[in-house]
Amino acid sequence: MSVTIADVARLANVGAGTVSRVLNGSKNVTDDTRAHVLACIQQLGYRPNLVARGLAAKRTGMVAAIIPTIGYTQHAEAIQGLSDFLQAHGLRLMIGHCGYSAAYEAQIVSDFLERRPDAFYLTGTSHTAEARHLLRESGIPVVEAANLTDDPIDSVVGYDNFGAARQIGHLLHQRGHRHIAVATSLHDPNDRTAARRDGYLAACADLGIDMTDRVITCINSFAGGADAVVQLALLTPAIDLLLCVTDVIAVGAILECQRRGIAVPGQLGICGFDDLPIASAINPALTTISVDRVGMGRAAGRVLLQCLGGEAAMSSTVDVGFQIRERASTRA
Amino acid sequence: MSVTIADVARLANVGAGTVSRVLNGSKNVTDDTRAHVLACIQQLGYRPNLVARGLAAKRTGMVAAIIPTIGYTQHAEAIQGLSDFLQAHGLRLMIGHCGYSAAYEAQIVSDFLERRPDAFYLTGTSHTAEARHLLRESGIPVVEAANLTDDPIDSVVGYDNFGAARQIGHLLHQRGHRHIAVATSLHDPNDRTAARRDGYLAACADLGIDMTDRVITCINSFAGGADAVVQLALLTPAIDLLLCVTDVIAVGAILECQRRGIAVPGQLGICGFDDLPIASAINPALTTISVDRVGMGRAAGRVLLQCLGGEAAMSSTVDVGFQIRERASTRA
DNA sequence: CTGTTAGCGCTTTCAC
DNA sequence: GTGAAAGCGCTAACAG
Repeated sequence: MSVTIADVARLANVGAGTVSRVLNGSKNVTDDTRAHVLACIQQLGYRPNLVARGLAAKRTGMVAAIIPTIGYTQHAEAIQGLSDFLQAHGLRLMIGHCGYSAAYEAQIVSDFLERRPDAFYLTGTSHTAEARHLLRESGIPVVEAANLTDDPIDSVVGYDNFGAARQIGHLLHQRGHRHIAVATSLHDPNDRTAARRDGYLAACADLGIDMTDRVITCINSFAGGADAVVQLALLTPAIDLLLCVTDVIAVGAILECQRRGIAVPGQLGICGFDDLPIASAINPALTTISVDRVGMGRAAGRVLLQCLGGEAAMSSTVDVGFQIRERASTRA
Repeated sequence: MSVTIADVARLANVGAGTVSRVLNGSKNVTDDTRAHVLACIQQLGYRPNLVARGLAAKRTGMVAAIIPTIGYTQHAEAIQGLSDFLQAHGLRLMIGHCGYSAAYEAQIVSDFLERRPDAFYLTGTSHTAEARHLLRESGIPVVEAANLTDDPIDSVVGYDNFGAARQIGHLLHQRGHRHIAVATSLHDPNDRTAARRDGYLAACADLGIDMTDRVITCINSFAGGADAVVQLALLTPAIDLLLCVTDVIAVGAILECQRRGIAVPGQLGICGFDDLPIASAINPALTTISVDRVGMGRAAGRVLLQCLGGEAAMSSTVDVGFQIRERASTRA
C-alpha cells in the first residue's frame, strides 16, 4: 500500500532502526547517514504511520479532552487555548462532549482511554467515581479545568468560582444595592454554576441579607435571562440587583429590561459572570467576572506537558484567577 | 503492563482470534463461548487497545476535523453536530484549528493524515493545492463544509452563501431600502465571507445600484461593527441599509446605533448573516440568514459514514439550505 | 465454530 | 554509529 520505513531503509541501504533514529532525531546518527536517509525519505515521499509508532512507543502524541458542549463559547474558548498550546508542541487533540452528564462523561473517558491518549483534560471538578477511578488507574496526567477543588484527580487549572461570586456580591452591596436576587441555571447544573450561585448567596449571608425566595432559576440562554426578569417582577420588595450565574442570563435580562422600560442600573442593577464579548458591547455594558479562558486552556496544556516530561509526575494546582469588571449595568 | 487479549484467551482457554471475534461481535461464535469469554474479559477487567486494533485493522475509528478557530461559535456549533453524530456511531473526533490560514491548514492536514483517520472534515472550500493533493491521495472520504463548490475534493455539505446574500439583498430592496452599504470582514477573509459580500454586491448590481465606495471593511467583532457605523456616517447620500457579512458585525452596528441615537430601522436598516442566538434576542431583533449549523455538522458526519460504509465510495453534495429571518432591524 | 499463524509499521534493546 | 531481531496488541486469513 503506502511506503513504509522498510522501503526507506532498503533504498538507503541502512537498517530500519537507523531510519527510525533519523525520524526521531536521535543523536546517534552520523550527519552523513542522516542526510542520506533524509534524502531517501524525500525521494519516496515517505510519511510515518503514527498509529504504528503509537503502538510501539506507547506514546500516541494525543491528548483527550471532554467538555460539556463544544458549541458553547465558554468551553470552546478553553479548548481553543488548549489546542493552541498542544499544536505548538506537536500534540494533537481528541475531543468529546458529554452534555453536562457525568455518567456520559464516564463513558467517554472509558472509550478515550482505549485509544491510549498521553494525557487527559476534563471540564469541571465533579465526575463519577468510575471516571475518577479509570483515570487514576490509567496513570496518565489528568487536568481538571474551569474550577478549583481540594480533591483533584491529578492536576487542576482553574479559578475560584465561589470566591469570585462572593467578592463581587460584596462589592455591589458596597455600591448601594440592597434588595438582591440570584438567577441560576436550571437545566445544566454543574460544579461551576453551583459554586457561583453559592458564592452569591454566601456574600448575602455575610451581609445578613435574607435570600429566602430570592433564588430564581431559568434556562441558561438569553430567553432564560428575559424570563428571570419576568419572575423578578413578582417579588416584593422590589429587587434592585440581579446576580446572574452567567453572562448569557445577564444579557438576556438586560435586553428584557430594555423592552419593559426598566432602567438599568437605575431601577435594577444586573451583573453576570464570564465576560463574554457581548458583555462589554451591550448597552449598558455589563458588570461581570472576567476569566481568561483561552489562557486557562493554554495553562492546562502546559501543566499536562510538564507532567509528561517531568521525572516525578507531580500534580499541580494552578489558579488562573479572575477579574471583576465593573461596568455600567450596576451602580457606580 | 495492562491486560491484553492474550491474557483473556489464556484464561478462557480459547485462541486470541476467538476473543477478537467476541470483541468485534462476529457472528461466528457460539453463545456459550461468547458468554464465557465475556465473563473472562469482565473478570480480568480487560480493555482493548484501540491503537493496536487500528494498526492491525487499518481502521482507527477516528475522524479528523480542521476549523479556523474553535472558539468561534460558528464553527464550534458545526463541530458540535459532527461530534454528536460521530459519537452516536462509535467514531471519535480529532480536531485542529488553523486560524484562517490555508498554509497552516495544509500542515495540519499532513500531520493528521499520519495519524490515519478514517475520514476528514474541512471547513470551507478553499484549500492549498498541497492539502487537496494529500487528501485525495489518502483515499479516505473528505467532506468540505459551510459552503458549496463545483470543484470539491470529495464531498461537500454546506449552503449557498452567495445565493443567500443575493436573495436577502433583493428582499430588502423590495422593502424599500435604497441607499445600501456592505460591511465585510477585514482580517480573516475566507470563501464564506467573500461569497456573502459578493452576493450582496450581486444583488445591488442586479438592481442597478452603484456600490462604488459602498463597501466598508472592519474587524469581525462587535467593535468592528460599531466601527462600520462610524465609517458609514461619512458617506453621502445617507445610507439606509447596512448589509453585514456576519451577525457579529451587525450586532455591533446595532449597539453603536443605540449609543448614537440612530433609529434602527427608521434611519438605518441593518442585516446580518448567521442567526446567532443574540440575533433574535437583541433590540431590535436582527434580520439575518439562518443556517442550521449543528445540523450541517451532523449531515457532514452522515455523509462521511456513508462513504465509509458504501461499496462505491461515491462523493456527494448536500445543500443544507438557509432561511431568511426577517425581523425588526429592517423595514417591514 | 475455533485455534494458529502471520503480519500491521514502528521502536528499541542488544550485539557488533 | 548501525544492523538485526524481538516485540507493541490486535486482526484476519487459513486450516481444521
